[in-house]
Amino acid sequence: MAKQADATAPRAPLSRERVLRAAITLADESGVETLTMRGLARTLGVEAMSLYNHAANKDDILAGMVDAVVSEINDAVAEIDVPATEWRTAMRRRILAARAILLRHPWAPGVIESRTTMSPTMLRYFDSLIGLFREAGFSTDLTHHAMHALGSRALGFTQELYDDSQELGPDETAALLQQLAGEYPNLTAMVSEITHDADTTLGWCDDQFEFEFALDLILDGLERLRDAA
Amino acid sequence: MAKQADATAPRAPLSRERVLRAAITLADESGVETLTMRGLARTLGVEAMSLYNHAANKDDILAGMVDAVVSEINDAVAEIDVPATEWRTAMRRRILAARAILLRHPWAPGVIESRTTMSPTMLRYFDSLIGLFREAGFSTDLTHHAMHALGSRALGFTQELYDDSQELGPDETAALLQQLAGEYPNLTAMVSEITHDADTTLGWCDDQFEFEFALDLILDGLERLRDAA
DNA sequence: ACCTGAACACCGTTCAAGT
DNA sequence: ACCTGAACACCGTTCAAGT
Repeated sequence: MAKQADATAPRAPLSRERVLRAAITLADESGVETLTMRGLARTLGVEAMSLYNHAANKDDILAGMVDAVVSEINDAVAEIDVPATEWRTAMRRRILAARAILLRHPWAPGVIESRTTMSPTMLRYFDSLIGLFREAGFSTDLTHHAMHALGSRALGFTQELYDDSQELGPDETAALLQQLAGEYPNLTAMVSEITHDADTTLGWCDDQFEFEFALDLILDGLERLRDAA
Repeated sequence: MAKQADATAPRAPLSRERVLRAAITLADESGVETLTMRGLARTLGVEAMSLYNHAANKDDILAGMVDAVVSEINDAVAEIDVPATEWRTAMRRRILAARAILLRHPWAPGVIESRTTMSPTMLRYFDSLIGLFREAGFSTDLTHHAMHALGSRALGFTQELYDDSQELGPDETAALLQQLAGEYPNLTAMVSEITHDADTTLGWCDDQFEFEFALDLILDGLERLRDAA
């Protein structure tokens, strides 16, 4: 039935590029857990087994997807020009640029963490950060520790431990807090005090602010250690 | 064939407790990716479907496993007695105790991160950390930011981005570094300098040291912010 | 109340067959 | 060289049947 344009307009031939692009779009829109070989093939108008002509297996596809996203990051970082003297702002800009891109690919953090080997593009990104530290006068050792301390934050993400996406209304929030006050007194006190000052729902964490807060905390500490040496 | 003790010694009856314990042992030993309902049932000498009498589904089992591990952490933390005045050492001891337990359950970090809702035991643990901050004179706001800045580190883990478990010999290391020096000059320079000073393999990162380094960096920063207020 | 066997609706992947 | 259909070896889970 979907065979209008067949011989005359041969549907763009499959390629690794096209497979990966489709996989990323699909994961962006409906989550990586719904990314199946059969489903991916369907969006490409092809049978599942055809994918194996352009990727070794599903793992290879996931690797390619990560690689594409990190390439995006490398491209964005390449366009940032901050005088080499201002390492702090240069570092900040790069990491926040990475974060901005990862926010558009919510599946990426999980997939990145689940992979054991680092892709060449990832190595390239980290190499650039290391270069920035070294130029800024950080010792080799301190640079090494700095990279570990940043961890996944260097790539612009931290896996949150809880999900505050299920926003509760102010009434529900108040009721829930009251109910939990006995068991978790400190937590409920903190939440109610903060939500009282800000808006009145439970969706009370500004992820961007918290990310930058922790990032600055770490960069401050590293700078201090560098200057103390 | 494995039916020696049947009627007289009725194999301890199944229970949620027993299912979870078996699941944890199995995941500890062979990884969570090999934890299947059928496999878990086999180790319990039962059919897969019997498990559904004691757990709603596999997700419920994973939730129970996390809960058991965090309970272990809560128990360990409860035994730490540090004078309330020394918040730094108290915080450090708790978090490192959590880490020690998670090291025995390598699957736990991944499962914890993949869950969206926080279990009561987890809330209890975080409640205690929040209490520690508050008693130490941290404002509500700063305490909130502190918990975010610690993130999963509060529970004793950070998901590493690469796997240095595949240790290379010194010759292989040297060869690999030489080969990669062109593409990743800063990275290879750092690695070769550090491995030269320490042992000569590529398994060159002391995870415990790096964990404590980053933890202290964050705690230092937080203390400074508290005192600046 | 608890356990079981067969079955269902999915996976990723192999293989021989098509063009 | 690329695509396909049928099949295989797995999943988690449902359901009717056993005791």
